[in-house]
Amino acid sequence: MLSSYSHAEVIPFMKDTRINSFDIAHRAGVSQSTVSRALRNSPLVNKETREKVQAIARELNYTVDKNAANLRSQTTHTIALLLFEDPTADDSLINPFFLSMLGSVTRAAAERGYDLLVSFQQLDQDWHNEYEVAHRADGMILLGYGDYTTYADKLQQLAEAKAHFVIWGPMMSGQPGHSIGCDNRLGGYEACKHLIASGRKRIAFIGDHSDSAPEFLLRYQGYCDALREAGIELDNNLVTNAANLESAGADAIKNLVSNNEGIDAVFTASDLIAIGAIKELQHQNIAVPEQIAIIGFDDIPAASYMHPPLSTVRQDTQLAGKLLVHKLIQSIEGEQVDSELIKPNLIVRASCL
Amino acid sequence: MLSSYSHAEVIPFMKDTRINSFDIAHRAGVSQSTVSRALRNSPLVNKETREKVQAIARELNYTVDKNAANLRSQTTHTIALLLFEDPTADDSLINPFFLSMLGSVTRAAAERGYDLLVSFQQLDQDWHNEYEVAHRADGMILLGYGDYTTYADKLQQLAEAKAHFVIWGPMMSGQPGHSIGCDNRLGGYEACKHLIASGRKRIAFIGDHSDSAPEFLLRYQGYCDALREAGIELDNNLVTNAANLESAGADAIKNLVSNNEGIDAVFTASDLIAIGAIKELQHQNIAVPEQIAIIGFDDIPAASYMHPPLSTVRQDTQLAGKLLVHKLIQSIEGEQVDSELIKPNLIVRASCL
DNA sequence: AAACGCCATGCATACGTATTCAATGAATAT
DNA sequence: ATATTCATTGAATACGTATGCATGGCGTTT
Repeated sequence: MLSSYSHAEVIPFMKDTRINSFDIAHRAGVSQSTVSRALRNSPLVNKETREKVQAIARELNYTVDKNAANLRSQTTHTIALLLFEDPTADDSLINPFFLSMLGSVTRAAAERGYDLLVSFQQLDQDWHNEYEVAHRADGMILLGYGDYTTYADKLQQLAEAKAHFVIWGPMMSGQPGHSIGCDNRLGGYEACKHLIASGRKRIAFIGDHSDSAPEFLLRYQGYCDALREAGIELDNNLVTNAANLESAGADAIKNLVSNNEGIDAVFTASDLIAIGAIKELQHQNIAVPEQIAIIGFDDIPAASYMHPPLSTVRQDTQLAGKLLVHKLIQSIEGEQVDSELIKPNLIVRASCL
Repeated sequence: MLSSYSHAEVIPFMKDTRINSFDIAHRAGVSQSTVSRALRNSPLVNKETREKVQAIARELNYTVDKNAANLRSQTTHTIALLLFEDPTADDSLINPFFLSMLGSVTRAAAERGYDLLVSFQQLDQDWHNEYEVAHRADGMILLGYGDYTTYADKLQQLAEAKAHFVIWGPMMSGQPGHSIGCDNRLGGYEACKHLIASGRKRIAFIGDHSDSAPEFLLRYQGYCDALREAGIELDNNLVTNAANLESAGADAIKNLVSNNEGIDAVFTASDLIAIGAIKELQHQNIAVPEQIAIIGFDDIPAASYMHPPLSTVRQDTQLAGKLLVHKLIQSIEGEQVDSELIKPNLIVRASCL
């Protein structure tokens, strides 16, 4: 390559283009190769030379060109965070839980020296091609919600293409790839167990406990575990399906209390549902938690602002973000990666006292 | 360059490397140049040829290598979103308002065909070098909060380096660069005007109205405007400084009501402050809105979940995100860019009825 | 028929770096 | 003194694309 300085007569201060490694090399009296190595702290180059080169680079405010470096090394040092929205949500809003996750992923990536590319995605796109093959990113974090069955084959494709990716969500048996997820069943169990321990007897469940919502289904199963353990028989009349919406929660609790006697607690599959339920109960002048105690799931910011503040099961998004990033990088670096479940924490607030 | 196919005898199905534009060229019976042009939909290449090339590329699942393309064209088609956190906030949390903004910026960037790089930043870093010079991004969106004076000289540096950037926040006179911001003064004016129109007479203000918090100062000035217009004299006893925290709001209202008689409304510089104030008032058994009406600012998600739901001034983050992205791209493309103020919307909820 | 212009394409090159390979000198072993 | 290793460096090259320039063919004008 012809550097600016391989034409001997180019005058330095006339340069109008970007400073490159040849310029540094010239200033340092070494070759471009040495500059490249020195800046990456390679032990191949003598310590003194290394420091001299680094000093000059700093002085000239030189920064390695990412595109060139990436092209040459066939890597990107970038992670793509692909978000899939809950299709039922308002187009203009992002699920608050995702946002919290996004924050922690951003931090974790930065700590590991990776750039983070954020994008909303549709299911019909070819992520592997668009990101990895196109050399935009070395790997992907998939942050979806709910109905994983709709993209099971998508994951299969990714795995076959040897894509590097990590999924946030429940681990499904036979699902390709690696997941990091909250132990939803344990969370449901602990919430329900707490309600039982505080003396509640007739505990309802609101949420989508069908196969198409594995996360919610697991929370439901945890609820069942706790009841069984306490010797309380499961009453199917107290179990109501509901979408992950405030309004669905309100409708569900309305039906529950009008069709059943003596309900004294509710465990809901999400905070959104719980909030809807609380509002409806207050509307009906049923006291929360005195008459009916409520525990939600997720610990979205609004939970603590509710009146009464909503007890809930918190997913540790800090840890989740870290794990997602670390495991993805492991996978990119060719190491063996295992899926992992994160322990949830029950946050007791006024809604279940 | 030596393509795989310039060595005549390489057998196609033995290739193990990435498919490149030479491969497509070979398959299409054209040159690599034509492939490059065809894929970018250049009118220079005949329509039939173009479609043929595109079809083959699609069939072979070929994607242009972003690094190579970027290196050659000296561009990135990427925008960096740099977040500066409120230093008073818990390290693990992100300001919910930022998150909403992040969502809309992400969308807007995608619509314009730009990738989005997200990062938290410290003030002591050289963003221009790290992002633009390093060819990670073509420009930056700065999303800060509050104390802009601390980085005024930073902006000056950026401007001198001819960096491309757009700032979210108040327009300060003499400030370099372009800002998109909410018309904070108008928002404060409308909030206060609404309180007056509903018959409130003694209206307090809580928030940092010092020079170091220009956004809040402007909201305060709007409050003053409305009072003046209504012929109500400004009572400095009703104006209290407070940081942008729930606890500060609680402390402030406590002092206000214990030191003053007959306060019947409060306009706060942010929702967080308002929420703290409401909680404190309820704690003191002062009815909101019957005895004291409250209006906040920002419309964070929790505002609508409060009890009573909090009236507030909403900043249109959808529009803001779009404008930030559009203006930044304009600037990148060398066009003239003007700063712009966004009209806020008063959201009337139960807290000020 | 000659001259000209336009359309479509190909050739050659440069973007800026990381890395392989070879070369140098010094130090050590024989 | 010669052979061998080691430490350090430089020369050359490839990563995959976009684009300036040159070319060839064809239609239009004079």
